[in-house]
Amino acid sequence: MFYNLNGDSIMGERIIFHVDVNNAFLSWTAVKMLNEGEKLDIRKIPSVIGGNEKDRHGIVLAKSPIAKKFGIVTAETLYSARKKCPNLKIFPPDFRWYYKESNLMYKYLSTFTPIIERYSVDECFLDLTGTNLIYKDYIKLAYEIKNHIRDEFGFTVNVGIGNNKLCAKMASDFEKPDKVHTLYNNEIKDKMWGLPIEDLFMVGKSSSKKLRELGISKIGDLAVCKENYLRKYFKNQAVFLINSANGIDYSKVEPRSSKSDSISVSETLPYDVSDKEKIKEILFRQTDEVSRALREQEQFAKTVAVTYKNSLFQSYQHQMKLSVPANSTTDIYKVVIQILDESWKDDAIRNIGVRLADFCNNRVEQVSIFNEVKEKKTGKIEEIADNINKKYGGASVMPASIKVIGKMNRNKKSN
DNA sequence: TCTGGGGTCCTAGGACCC
DNA sequence: TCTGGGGTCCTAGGACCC
Repeated sequence: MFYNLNGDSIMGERIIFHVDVNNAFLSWTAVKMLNEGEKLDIRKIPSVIGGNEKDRHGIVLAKSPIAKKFGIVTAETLYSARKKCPNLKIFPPDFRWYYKESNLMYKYLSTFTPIIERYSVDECFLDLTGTNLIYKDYIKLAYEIKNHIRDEFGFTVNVGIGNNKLCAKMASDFEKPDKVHTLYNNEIKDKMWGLPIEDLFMVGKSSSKKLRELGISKIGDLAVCKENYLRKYFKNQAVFLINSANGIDYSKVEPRSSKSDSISVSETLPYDVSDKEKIKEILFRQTDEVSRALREQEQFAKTVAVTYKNSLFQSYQHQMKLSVPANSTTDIYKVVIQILDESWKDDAIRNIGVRLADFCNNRVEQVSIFNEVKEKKTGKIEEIADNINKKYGGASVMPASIKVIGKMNRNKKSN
């Protein structure tokens, strides 16, 4: 594709599809249950996918259309959801299954264009610009895609068509489920300006509150807002907001590599923990998990961070830059413990996590011969463990200390 | 039986250097 | 003998997404 300096295609308007799975987690669980011989389709009853309340994971991850009618929203507590709808049925998530279904869809969508971006587990952008000789009628194509997914895979999607990613995404959000919508540049005023400001992509709770205080309640209000005026309240974000409201977006559909810019794990603990030794055990397990993922993408991290959320729901985090990029569990764990010592406020921890960032491919370093030899050895041991784990799945081999912790956790649970 | 988990991006402010 | 100013790097915190 050819673009001018503004990013516009010089071959005319771009054609972007956004494919969005309707109530993804719930639909996929429904498909799984039906496959297993279950007669009931949980999409047709008041139901949600939710975490385990005993482990303090009790929030709504996805909801059925009927549950939505009861006012249930994603991320609210199951406790509150049940109050809104007493005979609500709650089903546990199955993330492995979700990835399988997601891959199925991605593989199918990839047959239409190589310029495809997997935006999340249940959303893809397709750039079909310049394919008009092959596809001729894009609306017809969208229906074909939508119907194929429904009939062959058993779940429904919305397809949004626009001249850029923003409009395609806004379009797929219009009416659900199992629908095709367009939001071409010449339809922006009619189809988008009347919508509440909250519906605009990237306008969340905080921005919408500020905008409403300024008397901007519809997307159309924002679209005609003066940049200088809005800049006083939103700084550089002002231009972005006004552009979005006008359906202007130059970002490209970018096929993402399997490598991410950061890797993190965090977990809400079944009970608050203020015992430092216990915290260290958890951090060790988490460090091993993220560093293994980092080694899998054959990279090294320059930044290590520990994140906390205490019993009062206050979050904080502390990070450290490494002089030598690392990817071994042992090296990273040393830093994690240093961070813990410097940053933990001795408060009762509800949620804790480890994050790795600032990746590089090479380990440029100047170390003494002694250190180098030592580190190579650690690297070798971990490489062997990684290979075994890859072969036999899961964490067949891990440092003895982690196994002990795993055992302790199991004991705790059965108590 | 209150409030998950994995990401990306931006900004303010401090430290440090010239 | 009253405190410049620009650039860079780094961190904490926050907003937003699914």
